[in-house]
Amino acid sequence: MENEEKIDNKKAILRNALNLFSKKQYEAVGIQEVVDLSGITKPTLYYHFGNKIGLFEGVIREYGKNLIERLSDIESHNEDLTGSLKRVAEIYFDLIRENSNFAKMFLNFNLIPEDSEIRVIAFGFYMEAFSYVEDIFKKEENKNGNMKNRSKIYCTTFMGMIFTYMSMIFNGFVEISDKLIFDAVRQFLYGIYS
Amino acid sequence: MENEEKIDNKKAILRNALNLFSKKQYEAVGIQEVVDLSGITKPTLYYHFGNKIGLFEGVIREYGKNLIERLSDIESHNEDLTGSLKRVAEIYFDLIRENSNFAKMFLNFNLIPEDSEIRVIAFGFYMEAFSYVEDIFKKEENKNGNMKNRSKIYCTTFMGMIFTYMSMIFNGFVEISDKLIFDAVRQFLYGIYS
DNA sequence: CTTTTTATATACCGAATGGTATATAAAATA
DNA sequence: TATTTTATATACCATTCGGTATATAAAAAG
Repeated sequence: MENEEKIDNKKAILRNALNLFSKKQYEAVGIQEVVDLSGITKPTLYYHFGNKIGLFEGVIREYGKNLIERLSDIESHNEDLTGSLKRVAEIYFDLIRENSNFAKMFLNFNLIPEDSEIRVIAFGFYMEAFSYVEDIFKKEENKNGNMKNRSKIYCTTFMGMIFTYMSMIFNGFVEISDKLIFDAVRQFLYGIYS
Repeated sequence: MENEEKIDNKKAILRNALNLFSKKQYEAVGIQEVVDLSGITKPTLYYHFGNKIGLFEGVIREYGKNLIERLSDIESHNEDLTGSLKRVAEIYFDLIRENSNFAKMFLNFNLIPEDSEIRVIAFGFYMEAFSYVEDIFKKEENKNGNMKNRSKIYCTTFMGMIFTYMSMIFNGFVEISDKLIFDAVRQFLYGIYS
């Protein structure tokens, strides 16, 4: 049981930190808050994570694994552009269902101020997730001449649209559904193919 | 000259506060930083703005006026949907050119955490700006049957796309041009009319 | 059984935080 | 000219910040 307790402490810290990081900006989250919620003391947190940035890094590692795995898996399915983009939309909408706190946190990553301590880590993770979607467009470049060198801008536009839909879901404007995914991808593809 | 100096102090505080608020999150900006940059002391700032929230409010009032005025002016031109939306895009892209710091700050407003002190103020301003665009879609509802009750979702999608383009501009992915405005609006309208 | 490693708490650190009591000097008002 | 208002600074407040030196207790390794 002692072993369980130790693991639980670390997991509890990660869970409460995610909860706070999803509700406030990084700088507004106090270490004391995290340890109070977790029922431990500061040295325990610093033992496990070193410093505040390490805690943030730990949260991303713990809860971001799944997203990266799913995104990196799209390529192997070898679907067409429409199919792959639908899968991307599905993965992000699933993320809201399965871990809405991490989804909220992630949604903030592309707007983290340039001189924030966590900019490199957060933006790094964001760009990694971004890169798998960019790969989808790059693959299409080879097939479709008039998309040449527009992977980045198409990818950003598409992800921007997905993030807009995610915001709408969080604000209660729409509900997640297969139709929503279909609409999102269709709306985007009409825009670029016309 | 003394009178000028007094006015300058207040203006200097606003300018430096905007600069910091555009580069960091609200909680990460220290009052001391603002006063140091402005070459004054804390009581002077507190004399003019009361508290930190008051300073934030002052910045929005000072630099947000222009945006609201322009947006509220669209209605009076009585253009069609395409024309009005182009004007919205134009206003936001102009904002980047004329006051990129405020544009950056504004871009963060829709993602401000729920329990942030400034949530009400920032979100209030955001929704005011939002409402003028929503009005454009509401007017269209009366003319176009299949848009019924979709003003909010269309407006959010359109603004999400505009914000995505703004992010791209800040990230150096694209440059502002008339073509960009045209593309943005066209891409959106293809999506909803098809 | 002893030693080392792991995981925890008590009690503290200096620095920075937002904010203010008080004094003062200049300007506007009477 | 005397008084009030406006705008400023010095010097301080309690609190919180991220982080740590030290002690300790349990578990693992030798």
